[in-house]
Amino acid sequence: MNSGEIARLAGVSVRTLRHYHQVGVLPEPHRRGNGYREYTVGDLILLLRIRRLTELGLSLEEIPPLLSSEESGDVLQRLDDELAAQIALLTARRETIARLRATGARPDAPPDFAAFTTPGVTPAAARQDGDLMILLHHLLDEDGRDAMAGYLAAFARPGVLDTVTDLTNRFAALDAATPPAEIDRLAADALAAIPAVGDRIPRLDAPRVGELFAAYRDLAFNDAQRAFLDRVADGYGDGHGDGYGDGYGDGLGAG
Amino acid sequence: MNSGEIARLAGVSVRTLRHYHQVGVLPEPHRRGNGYREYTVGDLILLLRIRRLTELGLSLEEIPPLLSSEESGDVLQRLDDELAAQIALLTARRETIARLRATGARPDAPPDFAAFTTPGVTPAAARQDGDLMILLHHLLDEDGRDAMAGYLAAFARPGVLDTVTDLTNRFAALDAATPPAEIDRLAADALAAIPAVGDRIPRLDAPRVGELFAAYRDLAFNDAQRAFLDRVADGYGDGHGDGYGDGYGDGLGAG
DNA sequence: TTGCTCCTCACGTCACGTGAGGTGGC
DNA sequence: TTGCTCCTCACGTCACGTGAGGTGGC
Repeated sequence: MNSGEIARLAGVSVRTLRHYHQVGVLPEPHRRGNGYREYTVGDLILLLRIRRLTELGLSLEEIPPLLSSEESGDVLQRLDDELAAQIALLTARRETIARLRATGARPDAPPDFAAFTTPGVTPAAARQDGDLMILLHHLLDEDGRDAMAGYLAAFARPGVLDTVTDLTNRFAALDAATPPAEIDRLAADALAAIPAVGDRIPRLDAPRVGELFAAYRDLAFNDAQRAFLDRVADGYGDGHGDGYGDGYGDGLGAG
Repeated sequence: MNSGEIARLAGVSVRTLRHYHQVGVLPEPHRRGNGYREYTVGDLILLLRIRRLTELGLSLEEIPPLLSSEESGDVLQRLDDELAAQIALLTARRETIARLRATGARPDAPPDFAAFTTPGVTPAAARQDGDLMILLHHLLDEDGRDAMAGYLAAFARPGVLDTVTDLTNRFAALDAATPPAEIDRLAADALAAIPAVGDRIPRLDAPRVGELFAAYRDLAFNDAQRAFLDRVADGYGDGHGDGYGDGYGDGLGAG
């Protein structure tokens, strides 16, 4: 058989044949006078064996010992374990995707925090909000995430959601043209609303959180918004914020 | 933040950062006087977003549009379909592996034909047998495989198995030193045993099967073995073999 | 003569890992 | 002065795909 014929019979490309020769899983066959390779049924069977093994998920490097020796050892056990692990990974991805699709959240959102979405919020505010959630989710540990998820879930309570949406949009609208009185009113309204969204606000005491939140505040918000955040942090007092009160305020203001 | 710090915070390597710069998913940050990169919280968030998307299974190429636009479109749906397909593939592999492990067959065996294994057969004969099964399985279509699987399953019947094992070992032992009388006896015994292993022997009329079997016969068997196969093919008559009777004989002789 | 097959390089893929070789910062 | 960090190339990975450029075979 020529290259083309054995390739067709085995259902592989000629390039695949060449590759198998190069890496040594399939020996180079005899050449005819014109340089053409001349394959035998033995080569075809060997090729089919190699294909069966690659289709099980084995690498070409793992194959030669399996072709020659009588004992396959624990290869199948090992392969099965690997496959189980891969399937578990892919299944976890599907679960994440299912949760994202159920909440309609953006694809890069942490689904743990996505139960809470405010449909009435401006796109820009929603984006900042989502960004902060991603940062927070990554920095927190299990406990911190659970606490935060519970806190955000409280926002979704009927009645509360409208208030939060309103506060968020008013926050997003703050800029240099905003009269100081509106900042005061917004701060007062925000502080008044806080008891409604949950009795206990989670402590975000993971390392770096406060510092990074402060940096985000300086990066993403304007003077009016920062003034509001300071006002809210002050209104809170030290009992909660504990050193990163302003970073904390960010989460509130944008969330 | 320096490269090392943002990398540590995000849980990626510095090389990964560089790669993201190269392909353009993550913009190059400002450089300090000494050439060091200076990252911001904004970069960290962007990096975390990219990571979340890659961990969902998206390629780096697919990511930029998702980072900028409001609409994620049907990306999640598409991803989910891909993941489902991958999981189906891996699950099929696991099933193949489970069947192989259940029968104790070699890892490159077609499990369809692996229900039949003759434990008492010499390693060399078992290897030839397995090789032929691989070739056959690949060349046959669904119907052919089913017929062959049923035929082989008949070998596993109590009492029959011992006979087949005995015939196979006697076939494997044939060589130049074998007295012609033993070839005659073996052929007679084989023909006598055939009705016991199944009332209908499957027709292997897939294209190329006869030809390739004949080639295998010439390649893998010695003169005495070929003489036996001819004898069996003749004994069969034309009703079954139909042009590739000798190739057929191979399957029998080695199986 | 034309179309098909075969041949040998050799670069491209994808998301980085891994040195090599050199220079600031504490 | 020493160790740590940062920098820029640049090759390697894995299983081939895909031309490029040239030569036999019917």
